[in-house]
Order: sequence, then C-alpha cells, then structure tokens
Amino acid sequence: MREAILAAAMKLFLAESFEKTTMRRIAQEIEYTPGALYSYFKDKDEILFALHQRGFDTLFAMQQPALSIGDPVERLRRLGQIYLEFALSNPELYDLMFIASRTGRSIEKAKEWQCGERAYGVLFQTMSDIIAAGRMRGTSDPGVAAFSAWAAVHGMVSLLIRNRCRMLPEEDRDRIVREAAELFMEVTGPPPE
Amino acid sequence: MREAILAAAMKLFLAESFEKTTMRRIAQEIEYTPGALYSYFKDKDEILFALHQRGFDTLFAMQQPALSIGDPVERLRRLGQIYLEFALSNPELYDLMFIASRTGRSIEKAKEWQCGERAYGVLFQTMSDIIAAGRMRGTSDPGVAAFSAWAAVHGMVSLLIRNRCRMLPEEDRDRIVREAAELFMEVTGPPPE
Amino acid sequence: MREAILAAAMKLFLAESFEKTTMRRIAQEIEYTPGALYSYFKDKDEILFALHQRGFDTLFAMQQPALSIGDPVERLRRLGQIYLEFALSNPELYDLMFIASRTGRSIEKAKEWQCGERAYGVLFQTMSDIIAAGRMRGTSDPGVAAFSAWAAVHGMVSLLIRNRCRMLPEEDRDRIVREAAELFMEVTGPPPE
Amino acid sequence: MREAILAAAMKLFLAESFEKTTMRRIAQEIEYTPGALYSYFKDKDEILFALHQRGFDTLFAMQQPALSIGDPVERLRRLGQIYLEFALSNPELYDLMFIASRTGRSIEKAKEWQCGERAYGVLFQTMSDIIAAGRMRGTSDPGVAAFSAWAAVHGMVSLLIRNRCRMLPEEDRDRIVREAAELFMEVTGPPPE
DNA sequence: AATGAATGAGAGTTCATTCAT
DNA sequence: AATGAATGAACTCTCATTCAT
Repeated sequence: MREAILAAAMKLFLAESFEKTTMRRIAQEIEYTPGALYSYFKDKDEILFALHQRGFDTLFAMQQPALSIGDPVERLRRLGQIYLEFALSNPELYDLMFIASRTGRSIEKAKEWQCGERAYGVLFQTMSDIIAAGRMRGTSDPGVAAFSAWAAVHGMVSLLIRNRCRMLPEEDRDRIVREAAELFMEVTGPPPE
Repeated sequence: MREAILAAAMKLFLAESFEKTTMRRIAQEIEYTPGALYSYFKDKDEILFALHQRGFDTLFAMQQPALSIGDPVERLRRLGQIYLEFALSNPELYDLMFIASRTGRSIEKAKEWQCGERAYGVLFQTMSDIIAAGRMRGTSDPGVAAFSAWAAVHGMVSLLIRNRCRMLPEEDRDRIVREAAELFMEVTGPPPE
Repeated sequence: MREAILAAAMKLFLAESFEKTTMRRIAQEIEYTPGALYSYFKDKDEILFALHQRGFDTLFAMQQPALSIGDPVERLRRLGQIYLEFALSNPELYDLMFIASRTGRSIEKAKEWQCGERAYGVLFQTMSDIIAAGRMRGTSDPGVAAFSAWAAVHGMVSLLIRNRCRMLPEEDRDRIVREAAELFMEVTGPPPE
Repeated sequence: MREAILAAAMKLFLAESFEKTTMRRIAQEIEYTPGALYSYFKDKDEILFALHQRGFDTLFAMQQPALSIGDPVERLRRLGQIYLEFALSNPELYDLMFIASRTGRSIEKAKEWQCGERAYGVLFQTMSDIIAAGRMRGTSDPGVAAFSAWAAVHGMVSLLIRNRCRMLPEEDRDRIVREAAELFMEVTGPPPE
C-alpha cells in the first residue's frame, strides 16, 4: 500500500518533474484522495525520504559483488561501471538522490545521509587501497581521489539525466560514456616495480 | 528596458534562489507591476532563457583569455579553473544553465544550446589539440576527452551546489576541489620525445 | 465506555485547548480508532455536550458546601470564591460552558441549560435571601442582583481566560481578582438595625 | 474596496461564527476569488486586526463626551452606559474585540492593544478620581476598581452575546442589564461630609 | 507602455465522518 | 463493538497570467 504510493510518486518523478510531483497528483495516480496518503506517510517529505532510502539501498546492494575484487584498481573500475549502471537504469531515482533540490527537512537531517555516506565509504576505502598500492598518479589524499572519481561519474550522469548533452550524437552516447569513464581510470598508474 | 528586467531577475537569481525568482519579485525589484513584464517577455520562460544566454555569454567571455595559451594542456588546466571560478561564484546561475530541469519549452528549443555548444566547442578544440600533440593518455577521440573533462568539473560543481558533499569537511572543500581538478589532469601525459 | 471517551476528551480539553480536541486525538488517547467513538456518541457535538453537563455537575457539587452557610451575604461571598476557583482551575472547560460559541445544534436545545439553570438557581435563591434580610443596597429584584453578581465574576474570568488582561501585571492578577470580587460585595450592606 | 472586504468579514462574524469566517467565504460574499483579498490585506490576520482597530476607534470616540463630566461617579456611570450601548449595538464587533479566541499573531503583538489600553486608561483615571474624592467604598486601589468595573459590564455583555442568558426573560433583558449596571454603582458611596 | 484588479489553478494539510468488514 | 481504510470538503496562501483601461 505504501508500495503503491511510492510507485506512483516515482512514476511522476519520471514522467513529469520533481517539482510537479504533488500530493494531489500522487493521489490521483493511485485513484485515492489526497488525504488518504497521510495515513501512510506523515507528510510529503516522508514520501520523498522513503524513495531516497530505497535508492541508496539498491545502490548499496549493487555494489556488494565488487567489494570482493582484490585489485583495487580493478575494483574501482567495477564500482564505476556499477554506479553508471545504477544511475542510467534508474534515472529519476538517481535524480532524487543526487541532483534534486532538497525541499524538506527530511533530507537535511543527519540520519539521512548515513546511507549516502555508506556508499561513499566504499569508494573512499578503494581509493585508499589504490594509494597504498602506489597506483595513484596524482595525489596521496584518498579524500581528493574519492571525490574526484565520484565527480567524474556523477558529472556524466547528471549531464545526461538533465539533458545537457545534445552535442553528443544519441547513438554514440553509450560508447562515449564508457570510454570517458575508462579515460578517468588513467589517473591510476601501473603497479610500481 | 529588457535590460532592467533581466538585471533584476539576475540579481534575484544570484542573491536568492531559483524558486524565489517570481514575476512578482522581479517586477517589485524594478518598481513596475507584474503585468508590465509581459510587454517585454512573452512569459517567465523567456526571461529564464535570456538569463541562460547571458550566463553563457559571461562564461564564454571568461574563457577568452585562456584561448591564447599555446600549450594545449596548460590551456585545458586554465579552462578548468575558469569553469570552476564561474560556477562557484554564480551558483544559482550555473544551476539554471546546467542543472535545473527545463521547465518551459523555450529551453527545449533547438536554438537554445547554440550558446552551450559554443562553450563546448572551445573545450573540444583544446582536447583535439592535446591529442594531436600526443599528450592524451587514454583516448584519441576528442569527443570522449571533452565530455570526460566537462563531466569532471561539472560533477564537482553540481555536487557542491546541490549540497551533496556533507562528507567533505567545510574548511577543506576548496582545497579538495582544486586538487581533484588537478588529479584529473593526470589523464594527460608528458610530451612524447 | 462512554466514560473513558469523556475522560479522554476532558483530559485533552483541560490540558490542551478547545480547538485541539479533535476526534482523532480523543480516539488516540483511549487507544481506539476514531470511528469507534461513533458507537457511543452520535457526533462530536454530543461529546462536547456531555462534557458540558459534566462541567455543570462539577460546579454544582462544588457549590454544595456553601449552601449550608446561614448568613446569605457570607454564602454569596463563598459562592463567588467557589465559582472563581472552578473557573480558574478548569479554564478550558469553563470556556466551553460559558464562553464558546455554540457550534452544533445539541447545545442549542432547550434541554441543555437545565444544568446551567440549576446552578443559577442557587445564586438566585441566595440573592433573594439577601434582599429578604434587608442587606442588598441597590435593588430589590433578585433577578437583577443574581445577574449582576454572576456577570461580575464571569466578566473577570472570561477576560482572563480569553487573555484580555495584558494591562494587569501578571504577578498581581490573583490579588486583583480577589480584591475585585470583594469590592463587588460592597453592593451588600450591613444588617439593618 | 478594503471597505467591502471588511464589511463582508463582519457580516460573516455576525451571521456565522468567528471560526467559520474564512477567506473563502469572505471572498464568496463579495463575489471575488480568495486570492483577490490578498491584494488588499496581507493575510487573514490583517483583516481581523483592521476590524479590531475599527472597533476600538469607535468605542474611544463614543467615550469622548463622557470625559468632560466633572463628577467622577457620574462619569463612571456614563462610561458604563456607553460601553453597554457600544457592545449591544455592535455585538459581533465586540465579540471580536473582547471575546473571540485570538488566532493570529496580529492580536498578540504589543502594538495591538495600544488601543485597548487607551480605553482602559480612561476607566482607570476615572476610578482614581473617585478614590481621590473619597467616594469608593471597598478599595483604594484604582487597578482593582477599574478591573472590577470593566468585568461587571463585560460579564453582562458577554453572557448576552454568547447567549448564556436563557433564564432571563427576553422582554426583561434590557431592564435587567440597566438595573444590574446601576447596582454595581453601589460600590461607590456618597460624598464624605 | 503600463497599471490595477482580478482570476484560476494549485499547493500541503487537517478534519469529521462513513462504511464494509 | 470496533477497525482500517478512505472520503470529501475545507483550510490559508501563492503564483503566473490576463485584460480593460
């Protein structure tokens, strides 16, 4: 039942826009009255927050298989692919998680980004490992490296999602994204002898 | 006269926020009535679009000094710095240009991104030069290289603007951004002998 | 069972406020669902009305000890004190009984003020006694005297409850109320020789 | 124009109740859309507050002729009559001023009761004069005396307005009110020799 | 070219109440 | 007798927009 509401909310995110996802429309979508939503969620924020968490849970689950990869460079490559896969197959969810303006307090709360930070932690650890292995070219600060890597994939994804890539021919986008991600991998170097 | 309207709109944009830039407030700012705006602009979209273009003009102007830098790697570095500078000192405007959902159809029009593409062209050309000079490590496709570079800076900026960086200590952000940008420069290599 | 509902409603009434006493909260208080209330009371009005009556019962009970006071002037004084005590320690209930606009028709019904009139009867009788004893200064009409006395205390109470007494220093209110009530007693005179 | 809105608001106070006077209904009354009201008043509070002030202005104006009465006891009597006259011929306005629950902040503000305190000041001064002339029986505190007198008339009026006087025969009410007010005058005494 | 007045749609939210189960 | 789920109407307020003047 909460399920149906969340599904409707998500659908509206996708079809329309973040700002146009109103309580009224969600209700209309599931053919209920607006008031009914308040039996399941305290307010609009709580709906948004639930979607949010759902997204992070999904992302985290997708990351798991990569964690067992021993070579940290290879692990980074795989994490990047997973991130892209997640983002491009759940664009509206990604939008909510990483792009949308925060409206309510729910997203401001400390708790909220526990999930976000968990995912970030995975990346940070991988970068530390790469640096420790002497395989990072330009920095020895894992914070810098992690942010840089995250930004590289987020940048691509968010340009695509918010449709700022008209200059990339539609049919080449997949290839370009893949190769651009691979290009970023050049910041890592070969193993030292 | 359009000038005054746009100036007022821009002021609100920069000072306050995207959502608070209402027709009422723009009108109030220039001490006119809301209705008066409609003599100069068809609707709110058209004002937004004009701000848009103005943003691109500014960015383009800021890029100019870099164009005369002979070494294309150095030119790329400078272009990146300029981009960051533009974005971080005009966050609301940057938001409108590169992040905001397109609300109206005016921004959907083909014409729209002529300006965006002009700025992109500068980057593309620089990447071509780098590749031609044999200084790009991982790719020989200037489209891939340009997109990758753009995504790297856009990613950082948009995470910052939309406030997804709580894990970065406030006081380190500037440094981290600078170093992360520099890290990306590692995708370029030394000149071949 | 009705009992529990009324107790909960009364609790909310006394603790919070008239407007916050909603069906939802009453139900929540007794850990039932809102709908359940409708098995015991036709509607919200009926609950309000029952509280009403309960208030009058309480007031009437509080009045009892005073009735045995032989000296009617002394009895009046005591009745006034009791009235003030009741009102100021149950302000929300007093509000419902004597100030609130009648919302539903239940309170409009003739029946309703039987209880009110019973309390009034006590006062009326006391005034008659005072007049009969030749101790009322300005009138020989017990109706006039009773209304006047009631109005004197109700006036004070209702100004306090509805918060129109900002000009009285907070710390003096109790004293002023007590002395103002005593001042009214001056309308009675000494026993004739 | 503001006039029409205030008139409609007042009419609703009278016909329905304080709480049922909504923006929608006011708008409907004057056959406008709700939004239109916001051109003339910032919000609902401001409408209420305007009515409020209007009431106090009227009351204050009505008090003026009495101020020149030299004998303070006579002046008090006249002020009481004026108060009753004001209240009973503007019951819904009186209700708003002295009975209605305060909803918004406007009535909470300090400024607000300047007008109320002005009217109270007139009464306070009169009581001081009476005490100075040695004509007050039971107290020498003008604060007590003023509050007591105010409460006496307010009590009568508010019982009448909120319709708690079913025990008074309709046709006797005027007389009873008049005589009850006169009875209160007994708290003043004859001039000392 | 500009105003003043007004519209109409829509926002989130809350409430008393109903009714099949 | 009681629940769970839902309704429908109401609330205040804001906004882009229109249009006669």
